[in-house]
Amino acid sequence: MLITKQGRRMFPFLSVIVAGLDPTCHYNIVVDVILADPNHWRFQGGKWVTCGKADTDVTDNRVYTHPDSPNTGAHWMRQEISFGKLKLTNNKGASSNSTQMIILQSLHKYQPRVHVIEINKSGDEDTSDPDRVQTFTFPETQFIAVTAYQNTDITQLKIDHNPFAKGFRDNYDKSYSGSDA
Amino acid sequence: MLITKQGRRMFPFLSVIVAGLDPTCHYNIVVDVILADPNHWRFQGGKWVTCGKADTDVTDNRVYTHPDSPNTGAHWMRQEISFGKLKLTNNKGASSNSTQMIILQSLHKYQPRVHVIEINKSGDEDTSDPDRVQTFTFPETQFIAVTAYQNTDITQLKIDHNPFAKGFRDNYDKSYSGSDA
DNA sequence: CCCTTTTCACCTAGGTGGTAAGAT
DNA sequence: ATCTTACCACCTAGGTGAAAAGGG
Repeated sequence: MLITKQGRRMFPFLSVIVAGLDPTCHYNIVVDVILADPNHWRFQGGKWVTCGKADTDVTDNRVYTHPDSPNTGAHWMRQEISFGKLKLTNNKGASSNSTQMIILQSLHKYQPRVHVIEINKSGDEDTSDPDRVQTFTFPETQFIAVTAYQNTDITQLKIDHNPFAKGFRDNYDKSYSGSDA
Repeated sequence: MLITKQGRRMFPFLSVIVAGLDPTCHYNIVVDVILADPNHWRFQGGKWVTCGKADTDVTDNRVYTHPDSPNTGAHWMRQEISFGKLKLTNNKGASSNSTQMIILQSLHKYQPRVHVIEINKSGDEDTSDPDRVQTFTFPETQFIAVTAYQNTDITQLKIDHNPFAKGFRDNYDKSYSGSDA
């Protein structure tokens, strides 16, 4: 996954379906991203290989709160919950920024997690009560953070499916927007 | 103010500064728009004149909740609170739409209001307790809703100040984006 | 040498008033 | 006749990977 100073959207983005909530209760749905393994990685000879230990000194662990939060169980269960605007960055100074971005380190492998947090009566998140937070981890969503693409298969997958990368598609017919349109 | 089926942003938009809130308390800040007078209006001979009674049968009174809501007093007092994305519509079927738009009737005069709503312990708005809702009305924000501009002074004011109308400005230099740029 | 940052052309997405056609 | 709607060119705003420049 590409990370930049200004923040880059995760793509493909996380999208989940939830069930079993209390329709009238209020919840926050948040995503965080944790280290998936203790290694530093590099791309060599067309493959990802480990290369020493991960930098574990930076354990920022920022969370991204879904923009619909807080909301009722009925709202969250009504349709898929997508995180299309979640941004990843390597800029540690982004903490001061009001827009929430998740801070990662390049060439480390990560595991996103989705948390469903029931909001208690006082309006705060009661994270001290384990019954009120449920955490879901999907191993298939793991990725390695990079500042420039290493694996051309990944690059092509993004170009093929991300609407903002349409201009890079091989079969894109530029004549529609061409000189004498 | 222009209203359309798909919704048109109010411009210039409402922007307020609040003080005196409890920094740790949670509040919603919402805007509604009420009839400013009991008349139907028309533009005739270069002036707005009354023309019969207002249609009072449609009292939809939708509210627009500021996207930062709910939030703490500290958040709301930190900077100006702007409603730049509030949309006006004449489409009564917009109720089904999930995006909240305020429904108005063309050729009626309106008065926007700003409400500061303290959220009670249960997380709901306690609108039954008058001490927890404060309403602010600024008479200078009154306007007449239209589906096409009648008063050219208003049109020119919008063109001069709305960034999205830049292309209609007399002094706009098209050579920058011209044929051989 | 390897990784990161900056800049760019090119795209998506959507907010403007003008204009002409449509509706009553 | 008067008001509303649909469509348009033109703009703002910002998300893409490529490529070149920067840094240790």
